[in-house]
Amino acid sequence: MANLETFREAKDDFIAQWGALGTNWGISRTMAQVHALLMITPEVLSTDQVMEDLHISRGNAHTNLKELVGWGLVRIVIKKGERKEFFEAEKDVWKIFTIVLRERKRREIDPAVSLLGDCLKRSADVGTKEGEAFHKQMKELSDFAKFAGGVGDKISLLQYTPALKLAAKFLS
Amino acid sequence: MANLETFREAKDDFIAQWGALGTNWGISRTMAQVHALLMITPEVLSTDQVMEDLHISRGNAHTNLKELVGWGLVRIVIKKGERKEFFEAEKDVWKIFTIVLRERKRREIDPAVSLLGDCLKRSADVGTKEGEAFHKQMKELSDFAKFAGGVGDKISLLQYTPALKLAAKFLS
DNA sequence: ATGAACTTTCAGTATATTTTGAAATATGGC
DNA sequence: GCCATATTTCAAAATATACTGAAAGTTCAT
Repeated sequence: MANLETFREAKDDFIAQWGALGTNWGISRTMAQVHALLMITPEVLSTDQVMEDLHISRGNAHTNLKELVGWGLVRIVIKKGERKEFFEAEKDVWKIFTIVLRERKRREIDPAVSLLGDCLKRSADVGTKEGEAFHKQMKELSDFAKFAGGVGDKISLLQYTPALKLAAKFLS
Repeated sequence: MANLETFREAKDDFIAQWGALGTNWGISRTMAQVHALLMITPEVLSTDQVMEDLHISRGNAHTNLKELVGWGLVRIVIKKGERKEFFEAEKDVWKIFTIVLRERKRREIDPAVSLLGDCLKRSADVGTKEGEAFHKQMKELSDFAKFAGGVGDKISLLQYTPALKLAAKFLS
């Protein structure tokens, strides 16, 4: 039975540690913290509120909020009669997941596919032992990278249907 | 029809650019380059050969080779009558993939599961609007993270069978 | 057109990560 | 035990990344 105090602590811990995790995920600590804060806040927040809550500068808050908007993880909300922009996070975990998946594919898989395809072409018919080995490895890496990219694309198009929820039950 | 010159260039490009990609993958440029070099070299290499090929210091070569050994992506080979250690990379792409998948799950998913489970417990029965929202979000993120971890575990146990190769055909 | 409210940019600073190079430690043959 | 060879460690330097704060730019009501 948790009380208000432990809840507040849990909230702060979540933001702090989600930020630390962000590092492992290839995004900056602050971006992950801003995302964490917005995810657990039912109301929309202004840049100033984010600055104050996380103790970060205006420039930093601004840059990261806009980057999150660029990813599609955060939306801009305009309140009637107010000039300020407010921000709200996408809270549906499956949507968050597909957005992150798409971005990671774009940054991690696509450039690899392109590099490998290029090296594959340039190493055709070299006719030495080293050349053969290189070409073979490029072929296998290339095929696999395309496969992985294809899987990513297929997954990110899936809806989070009851069937998927059932699958989740068996796997978690 | 590629000649020896374009092959050599392709090899160098592969190492250089695979290193740059490593950055996006959360490993250091040098580690990715050492891995690239070993992946495309049929023979085993000594620390000195790696140093020379990549123009890096002994300490750097040593640290990264041992880290790759730690991951299981590189094996130590002892030649008869030689005191030096030699190194060879795992070249099977599916094995490489499952090793990387396991490591990423350990670094990216497991800590998140632990954090989320913790926050979930600590936010039970808070009884405010904010508390409710937080608890609900923790529950959904937690369930999803466990699901993702489970999928990762299942995949890393799969063999790269003909059936999987067929699936790859359709998806690539 | 003015000015207040708000957003954006960016040079400089701070922080974090990676690399070097040399010293310390270990190993094996004699 | 001694020497040569090889491995490991780590403090200092180099590099890469992130953050600040203030100035510049934009928007909108009057």
